[in-house]
Formats: sequence, C-alpha cells, structure tokens
Amino acid sequence: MPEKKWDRPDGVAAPTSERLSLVLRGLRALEAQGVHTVSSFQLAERFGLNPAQIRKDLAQFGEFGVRGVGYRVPALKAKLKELMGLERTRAVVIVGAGNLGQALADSRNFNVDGFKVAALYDIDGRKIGGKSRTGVPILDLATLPDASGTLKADIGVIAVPAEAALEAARILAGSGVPAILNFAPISVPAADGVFVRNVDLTFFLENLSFQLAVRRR
Amino acid sequence: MPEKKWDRPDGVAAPTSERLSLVLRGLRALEAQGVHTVSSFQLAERFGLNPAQIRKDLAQFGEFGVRGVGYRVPALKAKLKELMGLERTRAVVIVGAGNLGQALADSRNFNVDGFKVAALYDIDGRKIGGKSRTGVPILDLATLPDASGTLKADIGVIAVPAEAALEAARILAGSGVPAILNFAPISVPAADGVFVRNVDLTFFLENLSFQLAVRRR
DNA sequence: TGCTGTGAAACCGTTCACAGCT
DNA sequence: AGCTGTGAACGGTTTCACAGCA
Repeated sequence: MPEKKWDRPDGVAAPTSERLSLVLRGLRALEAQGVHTVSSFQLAERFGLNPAQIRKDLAQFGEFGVRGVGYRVPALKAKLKELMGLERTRAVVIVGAGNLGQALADSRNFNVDGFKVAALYDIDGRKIGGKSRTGVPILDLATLPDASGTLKADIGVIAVPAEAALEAARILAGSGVPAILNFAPISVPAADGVFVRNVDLTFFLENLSFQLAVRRR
Repeated sequence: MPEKKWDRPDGVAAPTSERLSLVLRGLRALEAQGVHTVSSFQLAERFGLNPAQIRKDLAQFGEFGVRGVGYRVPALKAKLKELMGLERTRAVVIVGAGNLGQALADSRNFNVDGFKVAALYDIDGRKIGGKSRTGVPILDLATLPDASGTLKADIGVIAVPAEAALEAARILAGSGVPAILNFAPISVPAADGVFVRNVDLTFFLENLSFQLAVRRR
C-alpha cells in the first residue's frame, strides 16, 4: 500500500498556496491604490512573512520579477491568477442546505473574486425548490449527477452530518467534480484523481483548548 | 525583529494536536465498544497514520503505554482529555450572530464533548435578545467585557466581516478571553498571551483551485 | 545600488529500526 | 513474543547569504 500521500494530494504545497493567496490579496490592494511596483520585502512585511520565501514560492513557477526593481503589480497579479486557476470563475456546489451549508453559500468568504456558488443540494423535500437568502437555489441531491453535464462544478463542498459525508463525496466524485472541500468531521478519502481537503472544525476548538492546557505549567 | 512565531504560538505542534484529536476520537469509539487495550498500530491503521508518530506524540507528555501490551483505553482516554484541557467543559462565545456565527453556534461540530457555546454577541439591536435555533442567546457585544467576570469564556470565535474583525479581537482579548478562533479573512495578531488561530475559508477554495490548475499540465 | 533568483545551511517533523520492558 | 519509547536517518520546508542582472 503506497499510501497515496493521504489527505492533500499536493501538486502545490499547502503553505505555498496559502502564502500565494495572501500575495494575491496584497496585489489586489496595491493595484487598487495605483501602485505599479512591489518588492518581495514589501509584500513580506505586509503579512509577516519572509521575503526569500515569497521569492521561492514564485520562482517555482517562472521568473516574474525584475532584478533591482521588484515585481510589476498588474503583471504579477495576472500571472498569479492564471497560475492559481482564477483567470476564470470557478463554480462551487454545496451539498447540504443546513445551517452551515446555507451560511457558506451566502458568506462573503465564498462569494469572492474567482468563485461563484452555483447551487445548494439537499435531500430534504421541504428545502428543495427554495433559495438561500442571497438567492442560491436549493436543488434535489438526486439530480446532481444529471446536472453535472450542464453545470460543470469545479469544487464540491460537503456540509452534511458525518454519517452522510462519505455518500456525499461518492456522489460528487461520481458526478465528475474534481475537488472536494469537506467540513464533516470525518476524513473523506481522495478517490480517483479528486483533490480533497478536509476541514474539521472540531479540531480547531480542540487545538485551542490544548494550547491553553499546555501553557498552564 | 524576532517575529514572535506569528500565527500559531505553538506550545503544541499543530499536526500533533490534530493527530491526538483523532486518537481521542478513536479511544471514545473503542471504549464504547468495550475494548480495553489498543496498540499504536491499531490506532494508526484506523486513521492512516504512522504508529511511531502516534507513540512520539504521546511520549512528549509522559509514558502512557505498557510494553508488550499497548495502551489501556480508559486510562489513555482520561489522560488525553486531561492533557488537551478537555477534562472540564470549555465555554465558547461567538462574536457575530450572522449566518455563519449562528450556524456555528448550532453546529454539531461546535457542540461536542468538552465544549459549550455559551453565547453569541452582536451589535445589531434587532438580533440582541433573541436566540439561535438551538437556544444560544444573542447578547449585546458591548456587554461582553462586563460578562467576562461571570462567564469566563475560554475560546472566542470571530464570525464578523473583515472590517470588524480586529475590533472583535480587541474586545475579546480585553475581556480576558485567552484563545481566539478567527474566521474573518484577515489575519488577527496574537496580542499578549492570547492564542490565535486564523481560519480563512477563502484560502481553502483558492487552494483547491490552485491544485486543479497545476494538475492540468 | 537594489532587488531577484538560488545554492547551501539550518530547522523541524516524519519514518525507521531497535533496545528494553512485560 | 509483543509492543512501547527513543536515538538516528531522512525528507521537506524555511532561512540565510550571495551571485547576477537592471
């Protein structure tokens, strides 16, 4: 059993991805301010990172900077968006129209540049046919596989109870959704070539409790 | 600039904490099944981890196992709960009674063994005085500092828009809340001796998009 | 001069392999 | 024999330091 690198079948290291997300945010802000050029030092300072690290992160993908000058803000921003697959809008579908699913669908965190929440899916007949507060339609989960031809979701979010999570993952993978973000408190395996990111909210609470308990000594 | 280890002022490494959370879950399940003894191999297999890693994680805190036998399930479970500060129930307060805050307050992920969501705080007069679906009271954010004497919250969750996040953090830290879980898309700094964990939901989407973009080549 | 791109060093977490206890 | 606890090897990421180009 070669154990396929388990959870995050990384093509890109998670910390790198996180830093480049920050850098992209910084570039958006700088562009809005009309700044043309930025150095790795300025970017690093803004987020408390190491400048060399930012340069290394970028260098993995090409040579984007100008020696002695820094990076051209609009050019780097465009290149980064392309790199991160954000040059076009990614369609997101959420399985589970409970409190969490609907909150995510309407959340500003999920309705940002580059992403569009296309639909919520549920099995509860009372919810199906409705809409979330911001107007995301709630559809019958049974129709997800059919819709996959027309809808072409890029990311499937799992926001159902633990018992239903594996089935949700199976349906998403079976419908050709290539990436899954799972909020249920069980690890869903990365079938086929599907990227899975498990986000267990309970872990965050337990981690903080742990830190508090360890500190007191 | 010594740069105070930035985001996670770790006393415990994040991966260790995550694995021990898993182990604790495993122990709960095993105890429910009446299993008395478990080896690091059995625990590791259950979660796709390395047995030595689990032993090392535990060994940091003492010698809990019995050579040739394994670990006693009830004893290890008790010891782990104590270690992780879960021997008593931790009070959680959530700042921001919007969709996300209320969803978290009512979520099964937040209402687990060891945690109790005591209150939601908001500044919207129309929400104050109300309750979430499961009955968590929505209180006036201005009264949080006063309540800190009686309430003694262990963990403060920030579920407000980005613009309000720093102020929310300031109020929590000022009220003596020793740990913060921040869901707003800006990094809140770890003031004083306050533990901060930033969870940026946008990063998860961007990371998946990144993985998809990199794979296609 | 100034800042990028990058080899080399340092650091940290993971995995291996085995000594030691039951 | 079986399994823990742990030193040693390994691998990946971060940081340093500097060569090279504008």
